[in-house]
Formats: sequence, structure tokens, C-alpha cells
Amino acid sequence: MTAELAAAAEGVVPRTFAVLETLTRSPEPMRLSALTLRLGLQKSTVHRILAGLIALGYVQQNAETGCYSATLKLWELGANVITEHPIKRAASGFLQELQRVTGETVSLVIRAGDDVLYLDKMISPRPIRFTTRIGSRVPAPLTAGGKAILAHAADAQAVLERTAASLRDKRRLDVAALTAELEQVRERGYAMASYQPGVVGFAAPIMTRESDAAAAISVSAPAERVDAAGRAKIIEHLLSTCASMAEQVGRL
Amino acid sequence: MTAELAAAAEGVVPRTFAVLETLTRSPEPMRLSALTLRLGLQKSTVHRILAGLIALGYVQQNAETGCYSATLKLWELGANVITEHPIKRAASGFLQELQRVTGETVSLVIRAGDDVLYLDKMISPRPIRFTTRIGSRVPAPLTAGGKAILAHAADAQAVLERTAASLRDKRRLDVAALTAELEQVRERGYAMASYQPGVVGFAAPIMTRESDAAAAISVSAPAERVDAAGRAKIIEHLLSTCASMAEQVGRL
DNA sequence: CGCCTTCGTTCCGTCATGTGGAACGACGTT
DNA sequence: AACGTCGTTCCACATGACGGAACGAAGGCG
Repeated sequence: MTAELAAAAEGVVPRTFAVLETLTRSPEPMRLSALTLRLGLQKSTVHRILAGLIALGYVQQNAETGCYSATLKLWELGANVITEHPIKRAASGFLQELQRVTGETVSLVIRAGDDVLYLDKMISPRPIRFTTRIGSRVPAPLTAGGKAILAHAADAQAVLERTAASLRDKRRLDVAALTAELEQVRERGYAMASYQPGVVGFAAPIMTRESDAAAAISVSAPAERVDAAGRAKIIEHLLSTCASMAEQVGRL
Repeated sequence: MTAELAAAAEGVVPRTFAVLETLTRSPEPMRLSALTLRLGLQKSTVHRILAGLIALGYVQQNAETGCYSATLKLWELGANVITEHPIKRAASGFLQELQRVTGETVSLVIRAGDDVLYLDKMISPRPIRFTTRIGSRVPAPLTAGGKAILAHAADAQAVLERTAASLRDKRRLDVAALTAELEQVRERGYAMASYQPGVVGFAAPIMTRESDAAAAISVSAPAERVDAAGRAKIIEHLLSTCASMAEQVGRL
């Protein structure tokens, strides 16, 4: 199961970041041995790197278990880059308003490679638990937001094929069907998906002047809560919100 | 104005993080010369470090201006650590509920040194703009959340004195008055502050079994919107929320 | 128009620093 | 008690970082 992460690039710095990436990906604190195994590095090397990170305050070691984990200082470091992000700044007000009028959970996503990256989210006051987390990635073709963006991307076809190839487990992508669906998305102006069971998502792109999608806003709700009327209302608000935002931002 | 950030610690890794910290603190992308000046390092050294960071994808260089800035990859790195944070996870539901019943902006803060660190925030649907940003720090004695935490901290006095000494500009801290106020906070169970002009904040601590405060939840609202009745209501909801949460979390 | 400053980048000899094997000590297990 | 696993420390070697210097490209000023 441990596919020897080939992060064995030479040099301290790449290895230091490999350590941090491994640590942050792990749900719980990791032992030194687990890290060395995963990274394919010497014990002493990983230990030295960890000691450096602890001295800098980016990693902490549990006194009892000896396990290592990343600290909030690392989170602070990254938090500043998102607050300055132009798209997120511009979207904030629109997201809030859309959340208010629909009463459902709204998200802001951008494309990151073949994935979609959750930049921001405002969750519905109504009782639901969504598992999508800010900062997480999901293959673009699986989500409404991803489809909305891909529908206006030049390399959409390649993304579909790469994703279909990489998704090993159960759900396979029907590339032909998705290609046709993207065409529909382009015509209607919005996309639909049900990435999580029992949850329907609607999304529309934020279009730039270059006629490609800089980002997408999505509205998610429990399937049983959305009837035809509610769906029409959501889509209406969604489209008008994205249109206003596109108008305001102009340039990315 | 550039106080030669003494981040000249030896070694690549500390300097690499010094570069990242400087970059992320800057509101806009920085030139190489600005970085070297701020860091007190050689041009070639900073340039080499930046090249490494670009290769790793943590920094990007604007093709036109040549300016450097941190990428969203750095944000992703940190985002994972906050989603796993026990206090934030535990608080999420309580924050949402408190936001719903009060209709105002609620925040979750923890102590970080002499500062308070904003972990999470759910903003009011009503029209206000708060400038506090998730991931930012504020001297603890200035905020309601900070006072709520300090009221139960063993070294509160030292924090007050250090903060009073470090705050050079206009508003000076009255250490004696604050000491008395912390006593009141301990009795009443909640703290008040007006860190931002025109905004009042109320906060209560999340108490652990060791009788110190692990975190604090605060409710912020425009001063003119809070009359005596609204204030009583906010405080009531705030205290019951914090009590329930303390009961649920038990251990930090 | 040409000189000069400022900036970003590249190069290179020296030397410091990271490297990984090995050895050590501390647990926990069979 | 002997074994395996784990975390930590030590050390000789050579790899990679250091910073001065040199280069080319833009502006700014006289």
C-alpha cells in the first residue's frame, strides 16, 4: 500500500517539503519510521529534517507518542496567500448573497491541473454535513464546478481522458457521454453533478474576457430537498450571480 | 522602515522559509531586490532559493514584471492541517448554530503566544464587512476572545505587560485596568471588547478540565445594532454554546 | 544621445553542510 | 533473557550551498 513516494529528489529543500506534504496529508500524526518508509529516505535524514522543522516551529512532536505533525504555523503561512487571492476576494460577497437567497451550501472552485480546488465554502444553516473541505482537490469531471469550467476549457477532452484513465476504482468515466454533456453545459450555462451520494450540485462558470472559465460557483443540496421549483430557483440565482461577478471582475 | 529581518539563520531551509514568510506577508508580489533587502541576504542566494521554490511549485514568477509570489500550493499545504485540527472540528457545528441563532458574525480563536489566532469565522448574513481574516493574528488583550482566554491563563499578567510594551502606536494598554477587567471576565464568564471601531465583540472561553481556556468563541456586531436586549440574548447563547462545547470536547 | 545606476541572472572556487551508514539506548514482544 | 523495532546520536566523506564577481538588460538623468 505504501507506494514509496518518489520524492527522493536530491537536496534538503525538496525533501523538507516532501516531509511536510506527507505529514499534512496524513489524518493523524506520523511516526518517524512511517515517514522514512513513505519517503524512501534514511532514518537519520528524515530525523534531521524534522529537527529543523521543529526548530522553525512548523512541526511539533508529541511528547508521549513521539509522533510528528505539522503545526498551525504552517497553516498561517498558507492562509495569507488565499486572503490575497483576487478571485476569492472578488467572490466573497457574491457567495454570501447566493448562500442567503438559496439557503443552501455554496462553494467557490478553481481549476488546478485536472482537478478542481475548493477555495471557499459557505455552508447552509440547514442540517446537512458536507464532506468537501476547503483546500481539497477532486477530479474535475466528477463535480458540477469542474464540468462548468471544463465546458469552456480548450483541453477539456484531454482532461476527460486522463481522468478516466486514472480513476481505477468502481465508477468509470464515460468520456463520450461527458463530452456531450459539456456541450449541453455550454448551451445552458450551468452544470449538474452528484459527486457525493444523495447530494446534487449545480454550478456555473465565472467567465473571463478570453472566454474561458476562471472559476466556478456551485450550489449543493440534499437531493430530496430539491424539487423542480427549487431547482429552477437555484439555477436562476446561480446564473445571475455568476454573470454579475464576471461583469465586476473583468480581468482575472 | 525595513528593519532587516534577522532571519539570517544559517542553512538553506531556514532561509527558504524566511523567503516564504516574507512573500506571504506582502500584500503584493515582491521583486528580488526587495526580498534581498528585507532578508539581508545575497542576491544570488535569494535567487537560488526562489528557483528551487518555483521548481517545487510553491512560488510563481510573473512573466511580465518578474515579481515573485507564493502559489495556492502553499495554501493547500496548510489547509490540511487546519481541517484536522481537533478544536476547529469540534467547534464547527457550535459556531454554525450560534451564528444562526444570533444572526451575527461568530469567530473561533485560540491563543498563539501573546496573540490570538483566528481559526474560523462565520459571517453574518446581515450587511457588515469585518476585516478580521482567518489565519490572522491580533494581540490578545485587544480582543474579546483574547481577554476570555487570558482571564484563565496563568501568565496573563506577563502577556499584558509584554503587549503594553510592544504596542508603540497610539492606543496604550492600561495594564491595571485590564487586570481588573480580567477578574470581572472570570466572574461573569464572558469578555467584551471593541477592537475595531464601531464593532462590539463578546467572547467566552472553551474551558478544559485543567481549568484553562483552550480557545474562545466570539460574537461580533456593529455597535449600533446591539441594544441591551440584543446584548443579553447574545451573551446567553454564547455562554450556553461554550458550555455545551466544553462538555463535548472534554479533553483538548 | 550616451552615461550611469539599478536590477535580474549566471558563473565559479571555496568551504560549509547535508548525507547515510553504523552504533547506541530504550521499549515492547514472544 | 534474547530479539525486533524504534528513535536518536555520531562521524568521515563529498555533495551542494555560499557569496563575490561578472554579465546583459532596462530605465533615468544629465
